[in-house]
Amino acid sequence: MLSKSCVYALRAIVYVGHNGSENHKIGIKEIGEELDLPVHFLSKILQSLVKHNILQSTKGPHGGFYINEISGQIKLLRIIEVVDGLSFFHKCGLGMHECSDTHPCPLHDDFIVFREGLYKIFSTKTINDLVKKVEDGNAFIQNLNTKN
Amino acid sequence: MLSKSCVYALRAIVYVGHNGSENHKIGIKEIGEELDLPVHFLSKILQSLVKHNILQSTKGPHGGFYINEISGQIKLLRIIEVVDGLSFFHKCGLGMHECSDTHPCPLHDDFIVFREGLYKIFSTKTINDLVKKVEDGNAFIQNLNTKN
DNA sequence: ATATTAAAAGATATTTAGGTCTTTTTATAT
DNA sequence: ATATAAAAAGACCTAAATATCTTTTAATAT
Repeated sequence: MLSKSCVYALRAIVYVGHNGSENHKIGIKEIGEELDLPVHFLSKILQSLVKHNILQSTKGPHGGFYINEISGQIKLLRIIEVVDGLSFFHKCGLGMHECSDTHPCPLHDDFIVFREGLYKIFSTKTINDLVKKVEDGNAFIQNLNTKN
Repeated sequence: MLSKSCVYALRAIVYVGHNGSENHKIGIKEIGEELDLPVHFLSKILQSLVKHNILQSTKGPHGGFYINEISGQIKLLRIIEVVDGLSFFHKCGLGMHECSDTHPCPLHDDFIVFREGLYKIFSTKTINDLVKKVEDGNAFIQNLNTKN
């Protein structure tokens, strides 16, 4: 559904939101280690988020990633848009060029219910919503059996 | 979500169910042309379905693909299983190794609604259900603007 | 039996996603 | 000013999905 790049982005940004702040920035190495993600690959993804102003970073000593007020309120859908594009939310479940109420594929009616359900979730929830869940102990972004 | 191989498989099998029968078999070329699918690639996919007894075929003159009584009643999920595997229906939406009610990712509750909703559809509907929709003119499997 | 037709099988090519490694840039503390 | 630390950028590499082309096998009609 979402590409690896995209879920890496989401987890990383939530990690940064949870563990960092403007005066305690988080290094890419820490993120990669804590979330079991390939550091350099993740680095590319976060670079792109920074360019799109979804995430903030500074270089040099005590540099790293953080999110400001505004970024925390960004909707998940925006991140998906930047990383994967939004085609999933428009595409036919059976890959037909046109699939609509007037020319539906045999799964159209069933499929759009779920596709639009997801759309709703992603276009409603913000980074901060996820961070809060993690802070309240109601959700996790780190793997359980990270065997060290 | 579903791979191209998988949606090609579904559409092709519905096409065969709709247009063919044991004494009017459908050639791979016709399927590829009518559904705008790459013939040789599709051929591989259908070969695999034949091996798994989801589709029938015979070689030689007047040979081609068809589906028998039993195949028509096969659930869509079975085709997905054979082509893509079922991992999608068990996997975390954020790609975490373990994601369950006791160790949920921040999207867990929302995501399983979607994932299990789809599971229900795919594990309930049969090939024949889709064929019927097409036969009744309530759904289509061919592209609209197939520019010829 | 033979020719023909169509799927099966095999080999190879292309594209995209995912991942690694190295060098460059820039912010900061000294 | 300089050293240092960390992200940014660039160049590759690998694996998987998708696609094409060629050869082989097997049904059928003649």
